[in-house]
Amino acid sequence: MKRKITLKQIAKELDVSISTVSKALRNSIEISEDTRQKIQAFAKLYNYRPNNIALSLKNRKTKTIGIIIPEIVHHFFSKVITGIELVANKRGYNVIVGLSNESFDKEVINMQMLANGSIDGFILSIAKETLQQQDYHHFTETINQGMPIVMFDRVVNEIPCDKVIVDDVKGAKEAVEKLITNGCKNIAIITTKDYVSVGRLRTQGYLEALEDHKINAKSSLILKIEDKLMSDDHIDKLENEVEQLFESNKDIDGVFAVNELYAVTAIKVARKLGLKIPNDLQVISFSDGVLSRHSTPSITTISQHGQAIGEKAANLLINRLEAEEVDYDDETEEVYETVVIETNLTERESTK
Amino acid sequence: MKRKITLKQIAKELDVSISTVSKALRNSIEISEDTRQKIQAFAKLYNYRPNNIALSLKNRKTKTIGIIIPEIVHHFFSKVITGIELVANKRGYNVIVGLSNESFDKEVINMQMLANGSIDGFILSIAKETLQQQDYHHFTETINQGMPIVMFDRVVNEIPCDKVIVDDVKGAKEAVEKLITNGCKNIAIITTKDYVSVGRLRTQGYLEALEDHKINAKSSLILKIEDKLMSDDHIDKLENEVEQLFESNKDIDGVFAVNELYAVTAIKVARKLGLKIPNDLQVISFSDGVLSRHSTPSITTISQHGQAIGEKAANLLINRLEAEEVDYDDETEEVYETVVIETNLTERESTK
DNA sequence: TTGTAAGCGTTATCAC
DNA sequence: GTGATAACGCTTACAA
Repeated sequence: MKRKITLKQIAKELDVSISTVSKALRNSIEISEDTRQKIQAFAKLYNYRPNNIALSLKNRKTKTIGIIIPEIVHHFFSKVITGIELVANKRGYNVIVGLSNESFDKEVINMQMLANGSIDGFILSIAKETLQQQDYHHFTETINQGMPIVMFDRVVNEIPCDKVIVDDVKGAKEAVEKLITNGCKNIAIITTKDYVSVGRLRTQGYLEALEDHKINAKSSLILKIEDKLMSDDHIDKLENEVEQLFESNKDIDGVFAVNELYAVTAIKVARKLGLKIPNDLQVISFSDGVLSRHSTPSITTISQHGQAIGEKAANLLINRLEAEEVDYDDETEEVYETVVIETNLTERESTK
Repeated sequence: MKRKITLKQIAKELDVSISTVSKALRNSIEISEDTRQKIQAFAKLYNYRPNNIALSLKNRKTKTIGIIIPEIVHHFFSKVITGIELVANKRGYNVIVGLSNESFDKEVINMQMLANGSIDGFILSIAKETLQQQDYHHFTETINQGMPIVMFDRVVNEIPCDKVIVDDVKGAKEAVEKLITNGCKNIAIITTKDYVSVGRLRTQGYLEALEDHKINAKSSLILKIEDKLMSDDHIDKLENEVEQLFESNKDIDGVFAVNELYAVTAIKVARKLGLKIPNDLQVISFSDGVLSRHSTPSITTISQHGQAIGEKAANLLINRLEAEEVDYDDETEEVYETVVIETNLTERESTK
């Protein structure tokens, strides 16, 4: 078992100085053709690779990006990671992942672990608990320490950083308009509590669409789910709530769900109650994943393009990281970007 | 914007030496109560945290685990990551993720990027392309350099490392036996090409189950899919192949699918052909995710417990990492463990 | 009780 | 053309 070889060892073996080896390997013209060749050959033989950690310490940058997301077992988030990883790798960065599990404490701890030198910047989506408590000091702190953050999907305006979001209001509006156009008269929405920004905005889009078409919103048709994490218990609870919704509103003929799981649940419950889809009930969902595509009936969706979001976020972050190097942290007023990724409607079997 | 504070700065501010600061912060009894208090207060005020990179360099270990998986947009793999992250965090480790995208080259490059000091060990599942080419030099090399690897799910025996697998043969057998017990006479299998070990083993389990029940296996009932990555094109192709299978074997009354997607596809195609589930056709799938649980009909599965696999893999790796510290790399014959995680049958609507 | 110095692996500056 | 030295931030013998 040969341990990884270092400059020092090469230097000793070849009886030259460390700096000579370093220069030779970086092809410095300072070094004679001869020694260069010799050193490079030796290094190749022993499969020398510079130690990343040493480089990170020296350069005060790690070339790695920290990702903090609420959970990873979720198509949207894993798509985003795929996108981030794609451009990160292309641009020479690694990706280190922390999961907050929707918990404020875990989010804080994870960020602290990574912020102490392990990474150059964050890409993150905020935990529900954090959104609820509205305690964002850990974000402002890391930003104040000069570590840039890019937020995506679940963002909060007051934090000065780049953001990548989808136009939730517009997407929701489009979905509901589709239902209206398709003849739905009593459209329910299954959404999250308002402190989750995407839920709130999609609810807003729903309301706006109704208003635009002079339809009165009925509060009984608006079901706001309290969901922390989707455990089995929560799923049972979800089903009950949805069943309640249908039972007390027999005339529902359209459902707009803010995520796939809600949509699938709505369909399941509706079927149990004997409703035919899409004839008796049409369903559209905001979505990110396989569920809508592969379930039967497949579900018409407003798709979020998670991978595109990830790619954009990574590019924003890396651009900022590499820009910092140039302008010697002068006190120019930093200006942050909020990029909106377009959604689009994919029609499948759950609508007419 | 205050940059992260260092020992050096604290030392200067308080007019003591760096080592005094270091010791004071680590609560060394060498330092007088007085200065200790003073230094700790100051450090707290400025929110001092030791720089991870410097620690990694000093300690020659990073306390981070490298994960290399084929893809992340996949419930099984993201569950595994969840499991790894859970125990890694609990034991003070971080997790850095690289995706091979099923490509040999990306797997090699990703491992090289990480092996140069960024991590202490790997947890990985082998890319299909690598399995196909049977080129495992990158694994043996990193192991030879003293960096431990734990493989899971897609493993290869000749590599000396710990492994975490499910008992694919047994699980498959159980699935097929269930179908037989439920009265199926013509059971088809939808599996992968044989170079994917899990596919091969599950196929083997299928064959064994048939044999045990004195049923002759028919090659026309064995559909081996060539899948690299599930792009849209591949999915269309998959549907065609499955349709072919049903068309040319009208008497199929049971399907054992080695993964969810194949199962969902089988159901979709079967319905298109007018088959009722589970009356005309029963389906069981190896599985990892939401699809089987939330699709309609929900699918009876052999579940893989991805999270448990991840937890076990992380524990094996960290145990090995922390054991190494003790036995001063003496040449004791290393002995590696292969842990088998039990599967279990979850009955849902796709079987009687 | 406090400080000095070496070392982790690298690169950059400057001297020879 | 080559080498010594300092520095990145930290810990830890060893001195003082």
